[in-house]
Amino acid sequence: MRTPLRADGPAELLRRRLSSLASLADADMRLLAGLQIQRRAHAITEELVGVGEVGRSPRLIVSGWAARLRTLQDGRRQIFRLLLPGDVIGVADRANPLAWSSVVALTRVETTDAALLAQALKENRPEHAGTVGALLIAAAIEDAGLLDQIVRLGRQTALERTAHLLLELRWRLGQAGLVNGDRFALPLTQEVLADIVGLSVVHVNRTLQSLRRDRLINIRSGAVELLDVDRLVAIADFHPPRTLAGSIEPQRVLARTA
Amino acid sequence: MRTPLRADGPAELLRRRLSSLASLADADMRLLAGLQIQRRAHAITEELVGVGEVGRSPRLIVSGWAARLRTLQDGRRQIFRLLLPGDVIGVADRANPLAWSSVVALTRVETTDAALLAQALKENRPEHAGTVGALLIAAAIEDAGLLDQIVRLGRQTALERTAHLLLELRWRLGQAGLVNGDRFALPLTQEVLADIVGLSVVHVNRTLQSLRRDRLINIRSGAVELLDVDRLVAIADFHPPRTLAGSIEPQRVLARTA
DNA sequence: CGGGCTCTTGACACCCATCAAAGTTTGTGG
DNA sequence: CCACAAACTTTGATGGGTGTCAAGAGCCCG
Repeated sequence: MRTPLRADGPAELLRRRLSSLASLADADMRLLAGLQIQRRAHAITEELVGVGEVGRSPRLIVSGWAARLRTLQDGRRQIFRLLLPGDVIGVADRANPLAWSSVVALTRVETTDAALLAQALKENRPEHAGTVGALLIAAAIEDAGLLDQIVRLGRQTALERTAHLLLELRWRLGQAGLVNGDRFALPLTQEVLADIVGLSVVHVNRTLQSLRRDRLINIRSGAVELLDVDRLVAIADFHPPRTLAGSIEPQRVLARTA
Repeated sequence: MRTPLRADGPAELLRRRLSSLASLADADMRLLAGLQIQRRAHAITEELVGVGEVGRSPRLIVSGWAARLRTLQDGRRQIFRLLLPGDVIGVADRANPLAWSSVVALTRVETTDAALLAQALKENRPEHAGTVGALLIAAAIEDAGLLDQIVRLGRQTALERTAHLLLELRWRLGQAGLVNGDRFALPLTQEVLADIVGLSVVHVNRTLQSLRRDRLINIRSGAVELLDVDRLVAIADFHPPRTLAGSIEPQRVLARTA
């Protein structure tokens, strides 16, 4: 229980995630196996990417959680997106030194160098078609997540936002093989949750208790269980990214890359 | 005063916008001149892109305003981003049929075929380096705008959100040459404004009046004037995309494209 | 064992939503 | 060009959802 979030290894983790997005060939596997090197540990609250920073080497999160966020002058904080094991930083980005955001470790985080992935994307070799396709889909899902976040913050109540966030996490962690039944680790303080869903800490607390009272979730020290996914989905108007391997033909994805 | 938003022409409009993002060569100009064709008019409320739709041909907005938005089951609406003259639809998108959003005309809108731009981006010829670079920067700015929107909705008050939106519009319209001093057209109902800033119509109305009372803005039937930009910036914590032609070396942008 | 986070709870205030209705502007057809 | 309808804006009254402040309880870690 020392490092509850540790996954088996970078290659395994990424293999699980990417193969849920596109089918991977042997060459893809060999590519992913090359990701063992250059591992690095980051302490909690460490800044993985500073505001306005460019050109730091791309990295893959092996274990731990981080967040892409912005802080206002007066200290108010808004988290744009959580970064989970299997997520990648700076791989499929556009040239966007413009997006004033930073990446901060929310727990202890272990990353590994992901230059190989960025390179694969750039070279776009046919034998790595699976990897490239999957990375592009992952990027598209990331974009969709930002839109979800906008809807949550703009038009949903505290209860809806919270339910929606939990469902999103269940889905994303599920892709990385980090969900057991409907239980998963949630190594976030309520203050962090508040900075995601745009509420105060106190109200996050009350919202979680309301969900607990209604037997929708079970939450305790670093882990959650979703007790009634259907009702949560109804509450949150949740739609998972429609991407379950094959719903998009790899050809189309590649065509757009060329 | 029949069509207050009409700009001089697609080529002129784009030239102004793109040349504020990167320097354009003669070949770029010739490319942009080819955009006259295939013009089309869209009635107000017409859906330019349906939810989940893919592969419609890319278009450039020549005149009028549109919005990328999502509607919840129960009718609540959230606008992700306004699309203004000089904005482009479906040009620099990733493969993202995943982002469940649609594009709707908020006024009468005139578009023109932008396949040439998408093609230039794909081919990435050296002689069109300016166009390609500018389109990429525009896409990055678009991304940054989504992050701004998240901060607005998650962590800012009604007053701050509204001020921020007006400043964003001033900046974006300025790029397209559609701002006079600090006056610009704002052909939106308060209901639409509400769907952008995540408030009720009534409260948008009160917020605008508060801004007017404080002599920060002057707003009347389809147009606004920002009376005190500095104070508005202070209220909204507004930071324009740091992209004023040259702040980013074209080389870097291109390097990332290759 | 103590000190600091984090979580929890209560009281209270305020921002914003909702409901309702009156003005005002816009658009349209006669 | 007028008249009317529809859409939009404005205003008031009221209520509810969240924020803020404060204090206590639980927990983790040194």
